Amino acid sequence: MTVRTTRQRTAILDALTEADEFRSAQQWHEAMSRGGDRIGLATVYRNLQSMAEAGAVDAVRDEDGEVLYRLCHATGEHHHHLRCRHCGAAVEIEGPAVESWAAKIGAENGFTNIDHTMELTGTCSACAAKGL
Amino acid sequence: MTVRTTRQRTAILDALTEADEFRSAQQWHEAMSRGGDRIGLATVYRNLQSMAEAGAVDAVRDEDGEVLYRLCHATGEHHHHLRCRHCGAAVEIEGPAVESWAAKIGAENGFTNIDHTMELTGTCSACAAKGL
DNA sequence: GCACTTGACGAGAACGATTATCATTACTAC
DNA sequence: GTAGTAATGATAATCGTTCTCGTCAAGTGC
Ligand SMILES: [Mn+2]
Ligand SMILES: [Mn+2]
Ligand SMILES: [Zn+2]
Ligand SMILES: [Zn+2]
Repeated sequence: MTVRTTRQRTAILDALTEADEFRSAQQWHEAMSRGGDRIGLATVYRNLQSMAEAGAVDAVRDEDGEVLYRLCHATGEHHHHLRCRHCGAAVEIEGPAVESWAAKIGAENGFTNIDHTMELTGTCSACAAKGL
Repeated sequence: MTVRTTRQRTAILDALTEADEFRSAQQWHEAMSRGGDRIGLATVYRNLQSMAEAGAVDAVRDEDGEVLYRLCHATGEHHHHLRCRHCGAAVEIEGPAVESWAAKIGAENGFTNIDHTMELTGTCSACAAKGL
């Protein structure tokens, strides 16, 4: 009686599964609406956020500050992404070397409770082939 | 006669120099106004952005998506930051190991034109001493 | 110093992503 | 089936940031 399985939540998961790319909440909403799903924009925002908190969805910020969501494929907890700036395709990245480096840098400077964000952006081979 | 030295631009540089912390455009504007400077908010935004483009100022995004600015102290071009989440104090970081790691990861996955962002956040020793 | 050109300023409107409202709907447990 | 309540969605509101455009003043040439 806490998390209910609604038609909308299922539809969002379907959409995320079909298009395996990073997209904004508005883009997901638009794609779903175009695909015939009747769903409110606020519902898309709410579910993507709760899914992200639950770890089922990854959320990153693009250079314009907008939040992009994609179904998470990683097994472990903490990881990063290499994302195509053109199509949103992405690869899950683990960087143990970076993790330890960040911790060391923090300690060296007297900082505690170190946290970090890292995002790699590039042009995927498919988009490069299209001349993007 | 392209870049003019205005009273406002000078005041912003003074403010940035006095308070060596990452702050939002609105925070800088508020601090300056409180300090007696008469300056428009749009002017603060414009100058911080142009200074950031020129490399004199660093701009990062906090977890809420707001952009924070601080005078840049780095000598080289590309670098990162270790920032205190409480007071905005920050240290300029160089990470050659991370740079090459990012390039390698990109190549391994068939991505080209790799770019990356990385921000370290923590609690500085001063704020830790205050129990924050 | 003085007039001129035009970059820069700033008050306020506009923008746009995201969040809050709250009446209504529809899962779920029993 | 029904009650209880989580979830929805149309809409308004929020808020950081950007745009407008009339006014101002920094730089320039004399
Ligand atoms: Mn992931
Ligand atoms: Mn810097
Ligand atoms: Zn691509
Ligand atoms: Zn601090």
